[in-house]
Formats: sequence, C-alpha cells, structure tokens
Amino acid sequence: MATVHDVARDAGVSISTVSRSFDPSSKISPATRARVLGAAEKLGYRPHPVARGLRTGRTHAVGLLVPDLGNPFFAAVTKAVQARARAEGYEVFVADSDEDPEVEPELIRALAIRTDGLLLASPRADAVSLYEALDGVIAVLLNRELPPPVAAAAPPEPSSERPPIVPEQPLVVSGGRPVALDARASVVAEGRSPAASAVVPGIPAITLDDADGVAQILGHLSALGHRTVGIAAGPKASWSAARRVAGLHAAATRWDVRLIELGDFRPHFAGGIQAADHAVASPATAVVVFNDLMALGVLDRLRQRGIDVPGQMSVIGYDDVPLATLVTPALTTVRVPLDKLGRRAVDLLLARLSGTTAPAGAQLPVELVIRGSAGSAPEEPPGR
Amino acid sequence: MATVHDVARDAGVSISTVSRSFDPSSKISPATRARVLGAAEKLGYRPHPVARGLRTGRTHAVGLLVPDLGNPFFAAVTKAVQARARAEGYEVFVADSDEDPEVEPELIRALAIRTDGLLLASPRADAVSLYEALDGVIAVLLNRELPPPVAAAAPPEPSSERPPIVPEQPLVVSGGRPVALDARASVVAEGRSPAASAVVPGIPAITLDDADGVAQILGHLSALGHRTVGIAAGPKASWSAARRVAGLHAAATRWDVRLIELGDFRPHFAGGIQAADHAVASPATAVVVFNDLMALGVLDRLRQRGIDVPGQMSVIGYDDVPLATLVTPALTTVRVPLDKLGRRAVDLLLARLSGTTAPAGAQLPVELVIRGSAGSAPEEPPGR
DNA sequence: GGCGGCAGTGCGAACGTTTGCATGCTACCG
DNA sequence: CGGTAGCATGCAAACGTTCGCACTGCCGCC
Repeated sequence: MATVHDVARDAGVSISTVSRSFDPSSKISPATRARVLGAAEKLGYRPHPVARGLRTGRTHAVGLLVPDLGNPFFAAVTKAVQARARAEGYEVFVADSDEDPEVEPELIRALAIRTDGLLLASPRADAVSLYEALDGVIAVLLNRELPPPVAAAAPPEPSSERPPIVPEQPLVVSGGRPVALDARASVVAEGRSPAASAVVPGIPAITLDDADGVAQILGHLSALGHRTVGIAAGPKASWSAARRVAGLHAAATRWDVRLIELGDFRPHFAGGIQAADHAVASPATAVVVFNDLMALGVLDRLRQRGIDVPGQMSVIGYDDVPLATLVTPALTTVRVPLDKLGRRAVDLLLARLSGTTAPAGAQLPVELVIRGSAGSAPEEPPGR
Repeated sequence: MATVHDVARDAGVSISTVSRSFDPSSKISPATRARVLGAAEKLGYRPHPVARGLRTGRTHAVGLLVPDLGNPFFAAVTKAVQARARAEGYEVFVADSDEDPEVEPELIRALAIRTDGLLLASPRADAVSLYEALDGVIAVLLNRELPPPVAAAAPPEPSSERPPIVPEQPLVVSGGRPVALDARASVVAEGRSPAASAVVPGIPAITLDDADGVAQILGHLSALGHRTVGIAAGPKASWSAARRVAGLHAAATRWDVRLIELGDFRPHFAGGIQAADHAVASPATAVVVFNDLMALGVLDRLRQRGIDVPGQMSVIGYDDVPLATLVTPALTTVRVPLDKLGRRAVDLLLARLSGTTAPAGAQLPVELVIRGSAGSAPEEPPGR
C-alpha cells in the first residue's frame, strides 16, 4: 500500500503537502494540488483510515446494535443505517445481541472503543446498565427513549433492583447528575400526538409516534364495531412494546373498547402462533399484534384452525414489512418509516459528532394502512 | 480514556511492561503482571484498537459483504458471522450491496482498507471485477466459487466483455497468473457429491452442495410421480442460482424428468408471485424454487388463485428459513446449515490471517426436509 | 571468585497520519 | 528601495501501541 511518503516523493513535495492536498479547506496552490492528486491517483494511494484515526481521534466508523438481525424490522433499519452512513463517509460495525439484554453492555463497550459513536436500535437492557455502558460515548437511540438516571435526592429504593423498562412520563429532573450528552433541548415533533412536543431529557432518540399508531388502530377497530380487542404484546424488555400497550389503554377509554392483554410473546412468527391461540381462547373479536412478523404467525395459525380472517377475527400488525402486502389476506398494519428512522438516526449522530447543535431527537409519524386483515366485527359474539 | 502511560505510572513500571503484561506469551514476572493488571482494572484501561492496529497492521476487524440483509438467508449468515467473529475477538463491518453488482467493487475496497480480511457472501459481481477489487486482500467466499482468471495463453476473446457468471467445471489451470492467495489445496469435501473432492483453485470458498441438494429435490419429486417440473430460478447474477439450474439438468436426465425453465426472478416474495403465474401457465405439476422467500410467494399466489398445494401443484423451496415451518402447508425445502456456513467462513478467514495452512475451502452438505408443500403428482395432467 | 547466561525490565523507534509552527518567498505599499 | 503582510510549503511532534534491542541483576557453574 502506498503511503503519503510515496506520493510525496513522486510529486516532489513534503508529506504535509500531500496530506493537505486531500483537505479541501487547506490552502494549497492549485498546481501543487493537481500534481499531488495526480501522483496519488497513479500510485493508487488511499489515506490509511487507521493511521488517520489514531492522529485525529476519529475512526469514521459508527456502531450499530440491534436485538435481532433476523427480524425484518431491524434488517431494514440496518440497511438504511448502513447506506446513509456510507454515503457520509462512515463505515458501520454491526452487533446483534440476539435479544439478550445481558450482553448489550459488553457489546456497547466493544463497539464504542472502535467507533466515533453508537446507534442503539431498541436496546433491551435496563436504563442503569445502558447509562453505565454509555458513559462517555456519543450515542443515539432508535425506537427507544432513555430518561436520565433519577436524582440521588429522590427517595432511593433500598434494593439494588434495576428499574424495569416502562415508558415513563417525561420527567422533570430536579437534581440528577448532568447527562454527558447535554441533550435537553426539546424534541422535534413530527407526529400528531400532542405529547410529542414534551421535553424528553436523556440520550437523543429517534422514535415513532406509537401513541398515535395505536390510537389509529383502535379507532379503526372501533369504527368497525369491535368492542373487545386482544393485545398480543412484544417482549417485556421492549420499550416500544410497553409503550404501545400503554397507548392502547389510553385510547381504549376514549373509544369505549375493552382491552384484553393476551400476554408477552417473542417478536417472531412463532410468538404469533402462540398469541393466536390465546386470542381464540378469549372473547376478543380482534387482536392487535406487536409486530408484523408475529401478526403473520397469528394469521397462519388462525387459518390453520379454520378461523376466517377478517370474518371471525380481525388482525392488525405493526411495521408494514414487505411481506405484509403479499400474504392473504393482506395485513392491515401500521407503516413505520423504517428507512427514515435509520437515516435520521445517522444524521443525528453525525451532527452530534461534528459538534453542531443538533436536536435532542425526533418522533416520526406513523400511518395505519388498511388492507384486508381487519374487518367488521362479527354480528354475534364469537362462539368458539 | 486511560492509556498505557497511565497504567504504567500507576503500577510503577514502563509502558513496555504494561504492553507485555497483556500478551500471555510474553515473559513477565507474575508479581509485576498482577500489579499491572490490577492498575489497568482500576483505571478501566482497554488497549486502544486503533493504535494497536497502526502498530501491528492488524485491525482485528473483518468485513462482510452481502447482497441484501433483508433476505433471511443473509441475515442469518450475518448473525452467524458476527457471533463467531466476535467470539474470536474480531469485530465485523457489514456492507449491503442491495443486489447491485456494480457497487460491489467499491464496497470491497472500502471494507478492505479498514479490515484484516473480507467475507463475501454470494457476491454478484463478475469474476474480473472481483479479482481486480480483491487484489492483495485476503478473502473468503460464501456460497460462491471463483476460479482464477484464465491464463493469458488461452485463446483470448477479442471483446472486452466480462465473463458471465456460470458455474464451471473445476478447471485445471495451465499457466494462469498465480493467485495471490495460493489457495490450491483440494477442497475438503463434506457433501455427498463425488465432484466435491475435485480441485477448485481460486479464492477459498465455503459452498453448499447444491448438486446434491437439487438431486434430492428431483429424486423426491420423481418418486412422487412428477414428470414435468418447472424451475423458478434466482437472479442471473447469482452463482448458486446458475449452479442449481445446472444441477437440476444433470439430475433430470437421471430421473427422466422434463424440466421447464420458468425464468429468472428476484429472490424475494414478490419474485415468487411472478414465478407462480409462470408455473401455472406451464404444464408443470411441480415447481422448484430458488429460495424459500420466493417459494413463500409462490405458495401465497397459488392459494390466491385457488390452486391447491400440493394437490394440484407441488412446491419446493431452498434454504429452510424459519418461516418455512410455519406456513401452511409447511414448505418442503432444502436445509442449508446457515450458521455453520458463517462460522466456517470466519474460521477459514481467521486461519488464513494467522498464516496457518488452511484448507482451500469446504463444501457443506445439505438435506432435503420433507414437509407438506410437495405431494404426489395429480392423476391427470393439469387442465387449467 | 569470576564469568556466562538468562530472566525481567526499560528505551526508543516505528506504524501513517494530521497539524501547529516556522520559514521562505512574492508582492505590495509607503 | 526597504519593510512587511500573507501565502505556500516544510519540519517535527504527536496520537497509543508493539517490539527489537540493550541493559541490569542474579544465579549457578567451573
């Protein structure tokens, strides 16, 4: 591999000049620059990223942590992140935690040490572990918020239990230790929920307007005459799962719908199969499912059991993965702007890295897309 | 971040000693080592990978190129690769080419410059481009072979056309330019095909025993009475797709089956939908599909068109992705050891990196798993 | 008792960059 | 015509490691 020295020798200049020739903001006489660039081209010189990284402290790489690459949701996010980062001259390290919250801190540390910043997609670990692991690292969350650790002044639980992952009201910090990232500006609201404009301190995050998403779902079901709907929730450790359940309860009172929590399921096809059995055993006439992968499982299981969708049971998913269109009946689901989610997260991270005063995050709007898997409630209550 | 200097000061030794304390093969008095390690622990010291990389020329990172992370096949491979590499102390960069052969060379170059070696999963680019881009880089192929560029002595085509991607007979190189990687040992055969033990020069590769896979498929279909079967092939640029088609033709003569090539399709659910229409329009009573994702599309489309599977049409997929079990009828498909594929590729790459004389590659056995989507041929030829 | 050997440690160079500072040169102005 | 501003370039240090080499004791052997 050619180095600056080789180029310098060939062009008859010093290595400083070579280096500067690659920096557009550096003043170099056009003639010299042309000569250097020519020589570099000839020798096939490319600046060595590692050496550059050592000197500048910038690796031009970012880390991405996902719970499961096998989930189309995260695969899509990864694709988007990777494409955007690369377009901005950044390479991306990917780590898959296999849905295990325990390993996340170590993965975060491993990624952080080689990268300029981290993207954490739906991390499953609890807030305390995350804050510990993220100490001193620049990060952006995707699809999760993380309020700063509570102030020591607050009445401390004597137990060493870690706080559960539950969506909390944006909390006003009285005297908490200042967050390293100083991300206290207000969230840029793009969604429709009024809460979107609330102050959310902590690590900057790109989230989805789950409240609005589930509200749209429930509104739709209510309009179709459903009065009893089941919730097939995602994994306990999922912030968005908890958040959506909370959102559903909020919306349920508004539309006078009775909610039945069918349980927490693994966010996979197989989890959906389980969920379907729970739904059938319940008086629900519709089931809202944590994600499309599960919803496809539900659909398949219902067909297997001879239950007509949407005639006897309506099913609504979340994410709008490509498969959703293609199954029969096509899945009514909530479209989330996956590529935008990834892109925005990268942009936000890069902005923070370059020191620009970036917004503390954003909440992206989602949209119910009505297809065939949800229909009018059956005339008489299901007699199964 | 603490550096060697901090640790050295704290432990009262020189930085060399600190560095050596982390190298198990270095002789350091146990007392000193303990003191150093203690200080390092106390200060939270971690060797800086970038600085280390600069000095040693080893980044302890590998690159992985995939055509599409959205495809469960590659998602699974990525997971496996990532897990294995991490276990061996390597981080992995992922690049997704979005099924575009054109961008692969640039992605390869970008990855290669920051990593110790590359894993190329089913690269779509032609051999010449790949060899150009891989000049001087250590790489391992997954699910594709790459014979070395033909010797200049061979009658050269006057045109500048790039050679198409077709599986070739393992070719005996008369005087080709020596392959940088010197990977000419014979392949470790794990499959059942006799050809598996043939000499395959070029870049080391972990492949699947496609010949055996498609032979099993055709044997099964033949036993079920099918005499006319359609082939829904994958993308033209896919080496394995071409290879499987070739394998099918070889097997067809053996079992006296008539093959109908339905066309090349995008390796997605949507591609399967197209393929299904082609199949229905043909006299085939069974269709063998390039991968499961497509096969699921076929299944769905057939159901939509009211065609019973397997009563009127049998469908066989390839890959055995998780969804295959869960759909109705469950997909008869070929199980490929995805995680093993990833693991072995990493192992092979790491072996080459460490200079151990590693095998030139391996071919992994595959296995037809019989589920519900293929059944006896209909009594009378399909009258559609 | 002297000396060779070896275990343990330190010194300093090197990896390929970037960048602050010094320097030389040109050109302009008084 | 001399001084100086400012532009273009070079010098050298620094980033945090690793590792070849040199050095210091100490032990044991003859």
